[in-house]
Amino acid sequence: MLTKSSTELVRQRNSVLVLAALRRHGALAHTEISDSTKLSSATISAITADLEKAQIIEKSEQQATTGRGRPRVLFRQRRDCGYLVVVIISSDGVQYSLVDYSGRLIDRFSEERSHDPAGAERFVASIREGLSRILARSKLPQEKVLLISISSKGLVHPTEPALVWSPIFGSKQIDFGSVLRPDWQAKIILGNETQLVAAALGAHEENTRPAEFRSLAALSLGHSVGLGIVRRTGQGEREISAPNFGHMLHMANGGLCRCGSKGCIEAYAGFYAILRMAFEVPLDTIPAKFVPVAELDKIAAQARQGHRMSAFAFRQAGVALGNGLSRMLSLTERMPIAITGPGTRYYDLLRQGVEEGLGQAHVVRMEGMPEIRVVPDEPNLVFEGHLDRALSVIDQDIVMSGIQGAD
Amino acid sequence: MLTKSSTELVRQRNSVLVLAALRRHGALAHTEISDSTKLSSATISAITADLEKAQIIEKSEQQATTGRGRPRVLFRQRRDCGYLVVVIISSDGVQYSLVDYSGRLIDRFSEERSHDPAGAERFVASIREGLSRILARSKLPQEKVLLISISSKGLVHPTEPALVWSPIFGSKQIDFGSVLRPDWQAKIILGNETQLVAAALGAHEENTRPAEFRSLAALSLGHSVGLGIVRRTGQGEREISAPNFGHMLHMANGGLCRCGSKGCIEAYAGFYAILRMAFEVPLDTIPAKFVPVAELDKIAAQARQGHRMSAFAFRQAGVALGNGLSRMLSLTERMPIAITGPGTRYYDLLRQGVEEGLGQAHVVRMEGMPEIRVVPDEPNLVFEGHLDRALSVIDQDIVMSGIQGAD
DNA sequence: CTAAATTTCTCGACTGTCGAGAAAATAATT
DNA sequence: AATTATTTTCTCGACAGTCGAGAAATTTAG
Repeated sequence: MLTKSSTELVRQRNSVLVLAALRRHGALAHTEISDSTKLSSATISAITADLEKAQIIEKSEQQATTGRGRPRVLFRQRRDCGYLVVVIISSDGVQYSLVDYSGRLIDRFSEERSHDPAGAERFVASIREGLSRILARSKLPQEKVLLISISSKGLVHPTEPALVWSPIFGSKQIDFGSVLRPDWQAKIILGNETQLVAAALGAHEENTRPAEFRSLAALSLGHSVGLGIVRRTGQGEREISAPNFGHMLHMANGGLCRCGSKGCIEAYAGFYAILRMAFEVPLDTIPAKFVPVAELDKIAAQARQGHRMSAFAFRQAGVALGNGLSRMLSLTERMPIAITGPGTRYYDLLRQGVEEGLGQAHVVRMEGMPEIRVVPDEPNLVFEGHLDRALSVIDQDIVMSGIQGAD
Repeated sequence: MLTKSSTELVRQRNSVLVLAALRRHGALAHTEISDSTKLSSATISAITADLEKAQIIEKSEQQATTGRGRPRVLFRQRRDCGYLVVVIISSDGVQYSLVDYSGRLIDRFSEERSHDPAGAERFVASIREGLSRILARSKLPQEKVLLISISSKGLVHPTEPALVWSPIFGSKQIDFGSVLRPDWQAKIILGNETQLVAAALGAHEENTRPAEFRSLAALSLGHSVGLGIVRRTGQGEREISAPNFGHMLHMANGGLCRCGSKGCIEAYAGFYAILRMAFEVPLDTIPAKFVPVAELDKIAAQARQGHRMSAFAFRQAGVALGNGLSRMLSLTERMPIAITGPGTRYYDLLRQGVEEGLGQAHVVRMEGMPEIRVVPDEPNLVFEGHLDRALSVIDQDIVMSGIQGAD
């Protein structure tokens, strides 16, 4: 059921457009905003006047006097308009970042994380503390924090900020919304880590070649395996999703996975699975909780020196990934695949298997191999993805909430 | 990149809303449209006046005098506003239907279809003839046909009306757009058959329980295996997609499929595959082009009487379907699955395998079995799906093209 | 024949976008 | 120093659209 349109909605959408242009290009002059959004100069005047009165944007002081004519006056976001807290949960710690409305990092610290799988309550308590701490350090009033953007590996709920399944806590559901809402009036959003990598790569694609970009998948290789998909919708927005790729069935009755099921992709392509295969441990062995990267580096070195079983382990992992990707491509459309995460350092060993696994599917035989890029610096992409998503949510919310001028 | 909004766009969207209400509920009075769309009475007056002037809707003559007060005047679509041709390509023939703007069937006939796989050119020629014929029979001027909506099994191009892969013609691409555009000024759209089944079921769901409906998958079982997915987008529209499910990889290096690849789902769950398995023919045997349903009925009867290999063949087919569905669910979200097509008559034999196949995946163990419904009357659903999709496309196009009053 | 009820239509207020041109502010030129 | 060209920003009136309120229309009930 579509919902009705009104003139006020038009203003909202166009205001978001103006804010998005400012996000993409930095400080812009009146005429530049007009060019970028295709809105008329008069409309830009009206919208910027509103946004300025509401203290969301401000006129920039320094006007780089360019040639003759009346000098431009640049608009930019007011940094103090609101703040964003980014919480990145990784396997060995939690990183808290405070970011202002313009996207500038203000404060950041990390905390160790206990690996006690039973400590879900303690874990969320530590997150609450971490959030209080970053707020206290900033000396900002709490209501200035407009959004808390959390990411983790695992399966996130499609609508609520809740972790449905995670590598550490399993099916013990963690609902950040209900935990944080008593303390915080900020909106809380949760994203899968690889989903945010996809968001960042998608934003980048759309900036560099806006005409071509349709969709893209990010595949993160590490202790666990994650997939994020970003695609452009009919309305021109980017939609990101985080399938349960690591635990998609690779092979019925296959190797035992950390999740308790058999035959998941991760049970062949996760770090622990490669280790298990290389050491010829039976596939129904309960997997190691955690594998030091050094361990895997050693196996990789052996594989590169011709050790059969080590090379085979990587190859099998590649096949599992390739098969899984082929299934993803069967269900969606042809799209480039960006491989990221610590596992990229073994991509030389995985590649052949990936291509073999992809090549076994009808789609790939028909449409050809998808473009595969290796993009190693995952942590940066995760943070960029947070910013991309969170700041546009903030822009939306600010505009939706109705713009009132301050006295 | 989002595009700017304007007041004219508001009118367009709201006009579409009015036409959609008329589609859903039939002839409606001024006040009823207002209730249904939440638009104010004044706006309804303005929009209906425009649409009436443009000869798209008309005031209905018969006013069912209900109680006292000024009698209602009902609006309805003008049947002669435009026409739609529905072309349903099935394995044994092509059905042509002429439908008026209100969705009423005016004329219909079917033609036999040659099974010559080399005859792609002859086939498209026969479609051109069929279209000419249905137009000639109607004695309508050609420009009154606003849309030609074609459906087939196989893989359709995401944006163009072109068949990328089909069971009969394989990878020989058939571009209906380039073939028909010289003759017809009508817009041409192509849909996968199961995609349209999903569209019809989705429309039905949204009519019966509009609040709950999020997404739904239709699985069509027959000589080939098709999947259609319908889901509601953020804007409240329904989006339909047709993945290449039948040729998604079920098992690496598995049975030989009609498509030439190995291990496709269809190579286990297509009719020919069940036959092959039941007769213990080697799995690398080149599959039969066509299996009479009577043949499969015989095997089903044997299976029901306890014949081991026949029962096993159906079970294996079920497992392939279940595994595939579990993979689909891993990549999307939990959704009900409607099973349709001639294969539904064997669902008693398939069920156990389907559930076994589904149960092997982590998603299903975590979220539970998806709801599975058996919906046998596929042909009706396909036609309904055509109407649902095509008429709303026509409504869109009419409104977009700018509404001018007739002299 | 009048009053009540119900629906449709119309008017003025409001919000929004747009094009054109005025106003502002600087650099180049005389 | 004054003038002119140039460029940008701002403002005004026209136009498109929605909405609420109430007028007009038209039927039934009493």
